[in-house]
Amino acid sequence: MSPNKETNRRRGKGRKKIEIKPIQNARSRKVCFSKRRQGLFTKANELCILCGTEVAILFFSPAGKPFSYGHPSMENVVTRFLMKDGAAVPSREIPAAAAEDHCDEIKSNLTYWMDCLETERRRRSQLEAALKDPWPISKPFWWDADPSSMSMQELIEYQNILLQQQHNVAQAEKNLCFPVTAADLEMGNEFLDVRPILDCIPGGAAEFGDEDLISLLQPQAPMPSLDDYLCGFGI
Amino acid sequence: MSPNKETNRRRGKGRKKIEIKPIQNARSRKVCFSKRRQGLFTKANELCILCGTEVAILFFSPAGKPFSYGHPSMENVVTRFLMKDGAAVPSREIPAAAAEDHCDEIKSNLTYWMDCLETERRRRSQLEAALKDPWPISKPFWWDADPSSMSMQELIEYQNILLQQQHNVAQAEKNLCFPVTAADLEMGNEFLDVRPILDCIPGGAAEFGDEDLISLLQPQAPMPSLDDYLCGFGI
DNA sequence: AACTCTATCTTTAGCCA
DNA sequence: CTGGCTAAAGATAGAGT
Repeated sequence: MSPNKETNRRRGKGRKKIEIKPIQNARSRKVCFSKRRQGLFTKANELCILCGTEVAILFFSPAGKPFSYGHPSMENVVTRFLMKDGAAVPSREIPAAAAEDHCDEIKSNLTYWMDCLETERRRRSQLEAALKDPWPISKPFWWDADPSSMSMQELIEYQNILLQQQHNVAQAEKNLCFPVTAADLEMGNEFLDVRPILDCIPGGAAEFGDEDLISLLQPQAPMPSLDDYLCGFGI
Repeated sequence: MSPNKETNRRRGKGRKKIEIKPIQNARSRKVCFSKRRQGLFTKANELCILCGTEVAILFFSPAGKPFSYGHPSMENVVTRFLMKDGAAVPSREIPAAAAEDHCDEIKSNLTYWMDCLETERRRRSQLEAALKDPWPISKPFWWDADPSSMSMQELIEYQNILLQQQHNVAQAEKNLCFPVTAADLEMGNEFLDVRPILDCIPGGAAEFGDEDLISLLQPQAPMPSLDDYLCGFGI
């Protein structure tokens, strides 16, 4: 009840400083673990790439689930590390069970990479959807470009694109059943009367009640003034 | 000597963004390694304390020097990792060569997943670049939408968007130093004379030779005809 | 459990001693 | 290599989806 829109506007209050001490709240602890696990992997990965370091990280979640990261492989690093003690390992002495476990260990090394992959795939499909969106009105658009900060070449290209765009707009409008007319503009109409448009639609307005029409008559975006509309075209 | 107080006041220019790629400069790499090693340990320690996680980190510096962090102890974590049935594995029996053979298949799986990841990442950056392109003139755009197949509500919204778009075009053009004039259009000019634009730019055309100008005069996109240009506006 | 959003808090690149 | 400094980049707490 009473869905407050203001509440929806200002949600988080920003990061707070925390003491480094055991988190008591179970839910908070899990969320923190999730975020920091990701952060730790990321840091390790960056260290690998930046400095050509061989890194292995192993840990268990509070719930006992194993996680690992290894570059070039966890096993490589661990082995190299343990060999340093001089305890070279005769392979014959490895019990079959241990070898199987080892396989499991390497499998768990997959967790990091498969996490990454899953994230990438999710993001990719989002991006693809965004690109296919026929009305990407919410996306940053080229008209947001700031001509005053353009190089000369960009300025010229921008002029050309503007003309092309105006052309496209004109074409699109010509395709409408009921295009905006000069009369509409001169009347300063702030919204279009949809009834003539309704007539263009198979089935007509039969299925729309008055309330529907009223709500549909509200423009979704602020309309430009007639002045603004004509002023820029140099006509 | 020459103790410059200004120099002393503003020494660094702040952190700069870097690409995550191998650092070529040896000194920079070492410094980076030092700092990030510390950071990685700190993060691991915080994770331990905050979430009660058992963590082990092993790695080698680019120079081959080994580093490790372990809580409650490195060996504890590694051992726990290497055993599944609860049987403690003495460190000298850590699987090495033999286990490697048994796990080749799994490893190649890892390679497969990492390949997938790389592919996804490449595709993602392409998509992101496409989305960020300020002038995505080559992308499928909302004006490609087909009004004849729209619902009534979509049609109305589309009309509004068209008007908004025309408004945006006009605004953008007004901001240009040298907007397209009606004279340009009536002359059927296929490209703009950039020299007046050049005059608007600080420094003027001094740095551009004739050849530069000629190449700049070529429009990047086909221009609409005057008819097309005026026809759709209902004016 | 993962993702979003925002306001912080934290890390660290580049310089220097 | 360690440590200081500054300011920007990056990580993330807290709350909502």
